[in-house]
Amino acid sequence: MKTYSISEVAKELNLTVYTLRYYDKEGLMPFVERTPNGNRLFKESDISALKVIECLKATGMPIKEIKTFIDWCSEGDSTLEQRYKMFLERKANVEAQMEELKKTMEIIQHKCSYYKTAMDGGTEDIHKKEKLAKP
Amino acid sequence: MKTYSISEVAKELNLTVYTLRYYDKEGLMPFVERTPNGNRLFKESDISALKVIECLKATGMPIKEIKTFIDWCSEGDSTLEQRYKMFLERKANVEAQMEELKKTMEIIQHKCSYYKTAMDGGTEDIHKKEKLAKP
DNA sequence: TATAGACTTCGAGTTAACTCTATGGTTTGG
DNA sequence: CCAAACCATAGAGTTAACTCGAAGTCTATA
Repeated sequence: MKTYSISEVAKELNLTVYTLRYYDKEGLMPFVERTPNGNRLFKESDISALKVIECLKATGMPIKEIKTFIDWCSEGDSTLEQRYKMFLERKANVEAQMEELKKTMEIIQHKCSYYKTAMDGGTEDIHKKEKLAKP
Repeated sequence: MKTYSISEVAKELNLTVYTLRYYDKEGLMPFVERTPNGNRLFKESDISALKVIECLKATGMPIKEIKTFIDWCSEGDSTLEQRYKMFLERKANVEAQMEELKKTMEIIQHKCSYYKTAMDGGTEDIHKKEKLAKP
């Protein structure tokens, strides 16, 4: 079975070796084995697990909470419900983030056209004047 | 014209007074006036500007870059193009974030059903066994 | 008039998530 | 056989974005 060194994994996941070692220090990678002289030896499944960790990070989950999840994984089937609930919560969280981003996007688009008009008119005053109908 | 104290603005924008003062310290609020004895006096337009700042923050823009934008605003019409470009970049950035979130969501949903099945089956092994057809 | 409850500044402290430095152990090619 | 290029650890340093404490000012009310 193919294995990988820390720098290979770092390259594959677009992380630095520092970051990977930091994750390990924080307890996110208890599954990674070592060579006799202590080097980390990553299996394909370890890379998959790291991708899940990256996914959880992308949802905004702090590393301490990700560790809790990893601990649950190590504990086995007795924690299946907790893990399921956690993912449901993450899902709700991501949905909320999407909503938030949508609102943000609307404002940004509004600003884009605001500045387009202002630029074309040569001045921002164009927006102030439009609102006051000439008497 | 109605004005607001720092704590009123904090409440309205769901920020703390500490955060508002921090923003001011960082130069994000050069427009906010003061009472004769030094208290900040927020106008409606200041609150609008703060909402734009919050929007930029929501796009993931760091405070130093937001300050650059605020400085451009203070400089007037000569910076209209820069500001327009900045919003276009922000828009692209938010679009990228949305894409990223979508991918994240797919993995999360996948995990939700993975754990649902595992929970119902009482063990995670259900997923490993499915892949190896019985010989 | 004094106490409470706003507000102010300055600067220190906190937290998360890296990021790096120092030091040292293997392995490998010229 | 030794220098380069990996790997390791421990622990210090960095950065962003707050967050707070101390000390002081102002204003309104009992």
